[in-house]
Amino acid sequence: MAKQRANIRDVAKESGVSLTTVSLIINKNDQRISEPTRQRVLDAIEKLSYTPSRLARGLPNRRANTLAILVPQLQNAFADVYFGELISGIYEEAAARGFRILLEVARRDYIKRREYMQLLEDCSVDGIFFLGATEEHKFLKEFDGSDRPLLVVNNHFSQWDLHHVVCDYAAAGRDAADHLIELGHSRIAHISGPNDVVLTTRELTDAFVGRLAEHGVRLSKSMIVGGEFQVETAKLACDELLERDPDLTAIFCANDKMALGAYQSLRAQSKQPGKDVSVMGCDDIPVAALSDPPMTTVRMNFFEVGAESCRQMLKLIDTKSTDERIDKRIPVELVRRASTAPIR
Amino acid sequence: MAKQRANIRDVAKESGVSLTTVSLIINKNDQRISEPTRQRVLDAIEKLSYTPSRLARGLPNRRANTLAILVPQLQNAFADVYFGELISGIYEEAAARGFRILLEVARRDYIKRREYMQLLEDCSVDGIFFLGATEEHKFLKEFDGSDRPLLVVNNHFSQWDLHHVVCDYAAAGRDAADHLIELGHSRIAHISGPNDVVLTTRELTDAFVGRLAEHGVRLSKSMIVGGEFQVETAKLACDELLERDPDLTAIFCANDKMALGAYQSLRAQSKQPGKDVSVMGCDDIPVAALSDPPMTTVRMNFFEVGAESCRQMLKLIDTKSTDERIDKRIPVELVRRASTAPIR
DNA sequence: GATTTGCAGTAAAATGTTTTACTGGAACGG
DNA sequence: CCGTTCCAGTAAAACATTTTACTGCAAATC
Repeated sequence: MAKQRANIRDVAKESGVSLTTVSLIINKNDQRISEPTRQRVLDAIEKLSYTPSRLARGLPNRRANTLAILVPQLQNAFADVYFGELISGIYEEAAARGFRILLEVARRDYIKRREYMQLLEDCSVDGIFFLGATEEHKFLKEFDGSDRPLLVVNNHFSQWDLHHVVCDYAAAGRDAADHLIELGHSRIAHISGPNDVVLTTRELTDAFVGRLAEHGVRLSKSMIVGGEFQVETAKLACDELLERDPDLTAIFCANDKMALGAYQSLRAQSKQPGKDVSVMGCDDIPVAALSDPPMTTVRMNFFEVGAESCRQMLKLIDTKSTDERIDKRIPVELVRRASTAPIR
Repeated sequence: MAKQRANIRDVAKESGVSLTTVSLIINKNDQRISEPTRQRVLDAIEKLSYTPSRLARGLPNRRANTLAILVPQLQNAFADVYFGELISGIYEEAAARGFRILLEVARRDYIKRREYMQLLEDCSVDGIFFLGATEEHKFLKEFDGSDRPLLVVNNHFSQWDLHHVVCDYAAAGRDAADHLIELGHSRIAHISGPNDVVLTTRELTDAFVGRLAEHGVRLSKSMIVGGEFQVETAKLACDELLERDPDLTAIFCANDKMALGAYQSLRAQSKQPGKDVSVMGCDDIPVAALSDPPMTTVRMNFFEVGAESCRQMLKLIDTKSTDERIDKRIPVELVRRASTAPIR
């Protein structure tokens, strides 16, 4: 019985060249190899069905060619299209560059034992994406100003200076305000996200309220009720808003799920969403287009957020630049459907 | 400026012993090191804050200490508690044994290019879990009878002989039948899963129908309608069943989501689920307990399926045994709630 | 007293790459 | 004809570990 796996040495022997030559050919980036030699080596690789070992490859330059995705808690996290899209975007871009994706779950004791540091220290990983970060994740301050390649995906922080890529939530808030104003609304309400711990949704609210004010429409604090990004809590929030102002004509929700909750609440009071009260969502998740009525919303390209995060991460790793701080905003887009209408 | 990272050589020098000694201490499994030496080395490790490199560690024995989870398509897959639980279970067990988890998405071209093989061949990974496998994934036949550590999680196949861990779907079918019989039902219907491509749900149906027959209740083919494991298709299926037999008294659905669809269908016809018609689900996902009425169902411990899958995988890797085939069934449990009642 | 056993370690080979610095020869300019 | 440049590669060091076979020494056994 011969050896199990062919290695670079076998290829070199088979094709009568040195290890270096084979290595240079595998890594494409060198012009000095002549075409005939190159072909001979390629044939040998084919013949021995040789595949370079990732382990051995990473060793000399301490690169694992692997990135980690850190998610806060698997159970909830994975039951969400949002995370699916972000991960998908990261994955696609990483795969195209030959990087693998490691999955890590930041449970309480994981954080307490600082195991995320382990990832970087033992060379398992060249960089970490953090998804679903909130201001409750205090451990992130460890990375504040650090050159460690940690990148926060679709959130950022005022108190810590971390690499991040986010959707342009401020633009989304402005777009929503412009749209409702254009339709003639002035009795407007807003169901917000968890504004206390997530900066992006705070920006959304601020931009929305600010833009309305620019148009001369004042949104009182009492017409802003916080939700938890879930259908049920949004339904309750909407009930409350309708009690406070039975004659309101438009509601802007911080995500599509919550807009669905608003639909339910309105229907329970025999009001037709899209006719009696205009409802806007945010995100444009797949069900938004399929809902009844089809939902007007602001499209956030989460796949693109993931993909751009990965591109920035790879740039960070390639350049090893320690001074630059990534701070990227992905554009959003208003999607007009049937859940909003001109005021009657 | 000194070196960046301490390596095992630094530790050896610092504590005045050989590399071997340090290595033996790190890997705990050797008794021949005396306590004083051991303590000295441990102190040095602490002092230099040394962490062994995973890359270098894997090299000598060609072990990556990493496992891959292959999922069919991210977008759908991740929007599901089911996958979340399975992954969670795998992760927990893997982490406890110091294994990392790699995430891979089996898109069309990924399969076409046989990239899953790459994973094993380039030593990225010591084994692969496949989640959400169906009989449409023909490429799995490549692993038929193979000693390659591929393990199918919560499904199996009649035509290919692959390692697998599954919930005991036959027992679930029997439990459901027993329960409905015990309540006195005889006009029974069944909304099945995609029986054409998934063996486990076929087993569920067969066991359910078989057990009813043992009790003298015959379920005609027309009272079994296939669903796609989704709320909407199940609603339609239930509409159809009610049309075929307006007087049926019980419906068993192949998962909880579809039982929710049945609730909707019944309500649309002014029938109360749990009163006029008993409805049973399967899985016991979190919403089952919270639904109205709380759902009687068969609990499938998906977390445990994941965890057991991982234990079996690690055993497979440790023993390198090539002849043994893993074929494990995780027990299920009937959960009585308010969606089923004795016949009136 | 010679041999065996056990203890506490060590030396060196092996794992599979990348990368840096070098080499021998041909062509070319002055 | 001499020095330079280019071409097409090569030798050897470096990366950080594990593992196998060994070593010197003391105590125990025959």
